[in-house]
Amino acid sequence: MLLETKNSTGLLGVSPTGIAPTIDDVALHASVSRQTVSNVLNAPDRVRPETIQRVRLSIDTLGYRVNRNARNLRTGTSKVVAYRIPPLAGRLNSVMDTFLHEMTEALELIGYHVLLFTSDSATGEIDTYRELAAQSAIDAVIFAGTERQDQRPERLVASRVPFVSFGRTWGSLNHSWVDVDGRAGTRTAINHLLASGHRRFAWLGSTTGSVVKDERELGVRETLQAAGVPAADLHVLNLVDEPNTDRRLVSAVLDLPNPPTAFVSMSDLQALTVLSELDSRSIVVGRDAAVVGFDDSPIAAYAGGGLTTIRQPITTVTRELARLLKNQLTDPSSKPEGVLLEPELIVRRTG
Amino acid sequence: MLLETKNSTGLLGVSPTGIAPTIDDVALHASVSRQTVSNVLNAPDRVRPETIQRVRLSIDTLGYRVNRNARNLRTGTSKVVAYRIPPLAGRLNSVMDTFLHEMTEALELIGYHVLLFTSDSATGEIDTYRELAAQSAIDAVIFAGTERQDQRPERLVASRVPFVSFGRTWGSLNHSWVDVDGRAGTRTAINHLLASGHRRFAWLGSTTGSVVKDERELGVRETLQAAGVPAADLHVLNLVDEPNTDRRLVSAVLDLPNPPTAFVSMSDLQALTVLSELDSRSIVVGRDAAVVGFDDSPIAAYAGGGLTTIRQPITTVTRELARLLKNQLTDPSSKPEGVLLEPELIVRRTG
DNA sequence: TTCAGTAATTTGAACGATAAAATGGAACGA
DNA sequence: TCGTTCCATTTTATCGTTCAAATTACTGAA
Repeated sequence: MLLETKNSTGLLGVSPTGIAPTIDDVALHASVSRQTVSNVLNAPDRVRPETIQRVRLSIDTLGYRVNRNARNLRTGTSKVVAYRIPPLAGRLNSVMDTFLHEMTEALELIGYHVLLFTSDSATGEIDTYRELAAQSAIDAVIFAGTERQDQRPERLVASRVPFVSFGRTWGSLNHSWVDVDGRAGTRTAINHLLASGHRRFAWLGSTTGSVVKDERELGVRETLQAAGVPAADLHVLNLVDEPNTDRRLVSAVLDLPNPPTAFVSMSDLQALTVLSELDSRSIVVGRDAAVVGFDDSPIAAYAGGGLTTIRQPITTVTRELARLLKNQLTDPSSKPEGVLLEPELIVRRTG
Repeated sequence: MLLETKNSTGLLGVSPTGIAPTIDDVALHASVSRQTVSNVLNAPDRVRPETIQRVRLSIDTLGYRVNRNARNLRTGTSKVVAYRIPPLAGRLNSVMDTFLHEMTEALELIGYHVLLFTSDSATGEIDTYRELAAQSAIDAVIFAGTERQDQRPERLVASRVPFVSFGRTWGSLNHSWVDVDGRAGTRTAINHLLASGHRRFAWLGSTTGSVVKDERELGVRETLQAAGVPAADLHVLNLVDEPNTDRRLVSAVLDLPNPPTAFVSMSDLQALTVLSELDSRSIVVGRDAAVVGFDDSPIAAYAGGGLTTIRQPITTVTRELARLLKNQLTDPSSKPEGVLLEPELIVRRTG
């Protein structure tokens, strides 16, 4: 029987000196070996029930908590996932904020934590992932906002850093991702507006040519085409995320001889600009015009008496991401998997 | 000279097997002892310049990165700070999102990372702090949204977990904090509105009786009183963060015989409700009425052609928090410090 | 040339945990 | 009775780093 210890204070109960008890202290207190204590925590099936109970009691009495650094060092794992908190850039990015919260929660359920970092450039981002992984500070990476020519999957695979992404990458590389089908989202919105009798449309995208935008725009175009709406009756506006400019762009479309009556936009914030312009022209939204936003951010419930919008199922997104990540980290033979989720049209006053 | 190593692959350059090089590999490669490599990284002044150069070269050649878990275990520190990501609760909480981003950045500058976690209850929050600290997964805690009877400072001190807070706690306990003087903020706003000729006011707070709200309301009251505005000309509205209810409350005030012309609110979102009500009554904001928000969230730039609002200096807040935290962690004799910062009135179209 | 004093480097131990192998007993069938 | 199997537990080795102490190398003065 092991009766020596490195740290023992010779005291029962929580040491008043503030020195944290170690596994050796627990072993001594419970009159078992260090390894048995470890087994109680990590493989209780190997230990006799009464021994477990005795060790548990000692753990509680001493207030023992496993030292993560020691465990991590030995096991070569950290149970931490890196996430790059996206630059503010003045934008209202409520989906990403919700995502971060839900992701943190979903990862906690599988025993992981989120470690944040910032970085401006894409190269800096990947370097940081590699750096943190090389330091074994993280086990994996989660990233969002994928682009068509996204370098990250390829380079992370090359660096052997496990990852999952919120967003497809449309690349040849096979990796695990979860995405929301924006195309299906706008398709649903357009169908809804068609059913409400609208025949002249406007699509408000952003100038940055992202895949996300392209997909959503595609949903608009294909649905209108299928419904026989002439191409001339779809006005495409590329907003620049600058209040005054955007307002002018919207204003210009409304000044046309036959202005659109139904507006579908990439974000709730853009929808807000439309609402405000319509208001100032005394066009009654919900009756004479319809506006549909995207994301169902908190402002959506307030704007214009309730903004109709396309909600992304973020809770499901994060739960799936956590599942895929766990698969990847625990089962090396697991295959990459892509999950495409349908967004939901939330109908309120404006459409 | 040390010529043995535990991990050496016997290869030059980055091992193709994916096994990360250790400090021993570097030592072997540079023909120095393990400790010298460590000194190059942690105390270069103890090493001869040419030795440094040789070791650095080996580090680069092998692609060595220090193993954080091993370092943390040995030094008893993790260079990680815990932050509880606040519950969503449907609210638009853009200040807290900005705060998190800036905090991450500010901490990176002093060599720390942010570890996220969630928790519903206040007790759960403190337990998690203690748990993470006991596991030596974190060195300290940062929290925000302090309340008058905040338990956290007291309990964290009792648990010997270092911390700083965004927000005063108004308790007797002396600890390090940074806060924004909301009272001064509304004071500035009211003075601005008085100068613009307004004489009848409305203050829009929230029902939750937070200290933050009380302070801001105090700024309104005291400034109006000092200016000789009769108490009857200040209407206090306690909004509930539910669009329809809030709209009705605002509407009721506007239906009064002598309705207020100047509105100051706790958040930009509340200001949005006012703007929308004023719009629907064809009251021209900026001419016949003034609306001032709080926080300068991204919507502020869009709403009503530009919402006048009170901006919190978040960048300074986080920089100061990082400074105070570093003091506390590096210099045990440092005294707690409170920093109170002035917010800034951003004048736009609505006021 | 020697020696003290300092600078540079190395050695040995420790941080706190888990993996893998070894040990001791009880249960069992031959 | 003996060997075998199985279970519970202990022993030994190791993860990769830094600390503290010991050793070696260098410098300059006597």
